[in-house]
Amino acid sequence: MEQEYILRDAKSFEPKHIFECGQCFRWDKEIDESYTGIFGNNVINVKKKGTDVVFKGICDGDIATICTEYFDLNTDYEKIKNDLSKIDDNLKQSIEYGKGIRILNQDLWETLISFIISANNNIPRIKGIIERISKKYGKKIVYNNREFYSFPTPEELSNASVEDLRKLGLGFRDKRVYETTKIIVENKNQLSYLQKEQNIETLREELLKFPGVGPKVADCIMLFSLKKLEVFPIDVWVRRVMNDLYIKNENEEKVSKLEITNLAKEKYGNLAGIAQQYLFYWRREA
DNA sequence: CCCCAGGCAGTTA
DNA sequence: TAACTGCCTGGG
Repeated sequence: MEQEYILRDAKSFEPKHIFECGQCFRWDKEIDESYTGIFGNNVINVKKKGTDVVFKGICDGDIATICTEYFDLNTDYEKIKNDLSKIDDNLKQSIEYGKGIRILNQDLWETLISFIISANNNIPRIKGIIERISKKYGKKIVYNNREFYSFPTPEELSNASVEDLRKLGLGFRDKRVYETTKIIVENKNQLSYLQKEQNIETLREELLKFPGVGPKVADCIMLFSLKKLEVFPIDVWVRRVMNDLYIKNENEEKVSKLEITNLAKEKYGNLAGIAQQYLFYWRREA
């Protein structure tokens, strides 16, 4: 049964900014500039109409509740942007460019696997791999005569062998996804433990134990599915933008990760992760 | 054809 | 602990 929820006079909400700032892989643009995506067992279309946002789709519960949670609608991004804009003109500029960004509340398990797949990979290919995994191991949901596939549960994905994953195009990441899936399936409490743990260093340490999870992937998981807004994932684009704006080293590759981490912490404090999203989106798109 | 793309893991110095 | 290198694959 299709449901609809309209968010009136939405502040800080631009579908393009949200879905193309690098945090998620399962949202696709439609011809009318709206986006359709799947998370959990929900298939939703998001369309900006003037200052309103229209959410439509089939949901595993009440669409308003589900969207409020997933799109983090109770967080005041106007205030966050206002605070961050005061830090410096560089950040202010990037915020104006990506003013509609919001960090989604994504599922921990899906985020864990998705970002293992993201290693040394590009976005179109990451999306393709996740789509094929979901089609083969997830559940089919039909919406508007189109088929969508939920991201497989750990149990569902544990049906895949290393060879199966290789055939789906994971490349050398096949083993990592296989092993991590096995760990989760054999350790039922691991995900809920991670969700409860609030200490960043402890969390990072635990996440790094999964095959395929290094520093960058661990930070993405913490920021995108565990709401740790102070972590500052550093990939090539973030390194680039931080060097261009502040460090200005002629040889960008010489800039150490530690230097960037410290700089981000010093400048952006406990909102560094959100600042990272604005900077990343701005540097990639502009 | 070569090169790279939102890194990780294993090895060496 | 830092530096180095291989890794699947698809697109430019």
